[in-house]
Amino acid sequence: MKIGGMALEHAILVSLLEKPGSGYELARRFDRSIGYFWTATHQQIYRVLKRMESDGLLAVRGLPQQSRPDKKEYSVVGPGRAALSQWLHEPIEPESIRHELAVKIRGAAFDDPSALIHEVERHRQVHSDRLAHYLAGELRDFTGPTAPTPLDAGQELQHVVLRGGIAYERMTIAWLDDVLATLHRLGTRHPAT
Amino acid sequence: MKIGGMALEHAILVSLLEKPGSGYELARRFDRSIGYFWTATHQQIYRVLKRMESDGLLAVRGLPQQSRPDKKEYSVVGPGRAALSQWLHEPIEPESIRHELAVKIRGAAFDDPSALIHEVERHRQVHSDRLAHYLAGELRDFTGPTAPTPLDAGQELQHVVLRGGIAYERMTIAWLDDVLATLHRLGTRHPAT
DNA sequence: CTTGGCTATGCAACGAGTTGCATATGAAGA
DNA sequence: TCTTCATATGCAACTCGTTGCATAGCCAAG
Repeated sequence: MKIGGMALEHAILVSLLEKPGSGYELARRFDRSIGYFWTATHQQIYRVLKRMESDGLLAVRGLPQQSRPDKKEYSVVGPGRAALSQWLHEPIEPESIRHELAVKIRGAAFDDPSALIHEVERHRQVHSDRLAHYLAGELRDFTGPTAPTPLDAGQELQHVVLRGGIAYERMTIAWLDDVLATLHRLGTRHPAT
Repeated sequence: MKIGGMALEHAILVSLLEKPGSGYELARRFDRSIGYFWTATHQQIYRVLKRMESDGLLAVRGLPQQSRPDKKEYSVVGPGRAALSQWLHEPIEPESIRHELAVKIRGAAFDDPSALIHEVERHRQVHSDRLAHYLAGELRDFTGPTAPTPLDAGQELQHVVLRGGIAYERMTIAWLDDVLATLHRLGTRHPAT
């Protein structure tokens, strides 16, 4: 029994408690919603689901479907809920950042900095799209006229996490603008060694 | 030859181009400076350094020391510089976030949300300390009276990366305050189901 | 009618990253 | 004197995560 790591297990427990589903459905949730803060491929998810089921954290229900392969619907059972509860009471390490683009920017000093401009603009576009997507989701689920009022505890917590995503994207876009301005400034000076 | 991944190799190339050094020294740099945006343990670094040397990207120089184990000073040679240059011209995937605390916050809906308050406060403290550390570094190296003027291209790029770290920490602290306010609000309502 | 996309699950191989342990020496402090 | 800290490198075992591939049927577009 490891105590560190295993974060995917916990993300799956949370997602299945919010709503039971199959591996395939989980993989799609990890492309939206909870996937904004934790990513996983379907292979990883299937592998972990199998392990969690054999560890007694999850129950499976085979759903035969017409004209489709069978679906295996997973749901959290007692020990799974207990495992989540225990994890919630353990401290976790504050995130260590892994920012590949930042490494590239520092590396640009040993090449042509202005060659990075297109790459940075592309990243800016991706983050701008993500922000628009988050804001649309916020309006739909939490702040718009179709949102439930009042929000229950689960919805309040989902909303504050989404606000974190929104703040992250806004901050990133502003920083990438700063990076672009810096790269342009360097481009108008003497070229790199 | 893989094209994706291998990000640690590139971080090492950048760091060794900024200044040659041993595995041990690199490990310390990955606890400061470049490590703010890419982390690695000493085992990982030693392993990758050995591979990069046998791939001809790095050169080693054995430095016998008195009263200490020998130091192996690595430096980037031609093919290493070329590999970095090639990587700089390839597109990379925009970062996918891995925010364990966000998963915990959503999970708190299935437990007692107010039990998370101490954990969130602890994280806030860590980010607050990091911010202070970054600001001190900025003053020392870039904006204070002891900083070189004008900055060269490499220093400008290091500075803009550091500004990214500062913006990230400020954003995170503000968000954690939002999380704390939300948890307190939920605590004063009816307890969780 | 063929190509591609969507649902649905899975294996195999590899690379990335972590944890525990081991070794060796000198210097500083309890 | 004994312990701990800092320098300096490394092996072994493990888990985590990615990539490529395979299967299988249905549906829609060209």
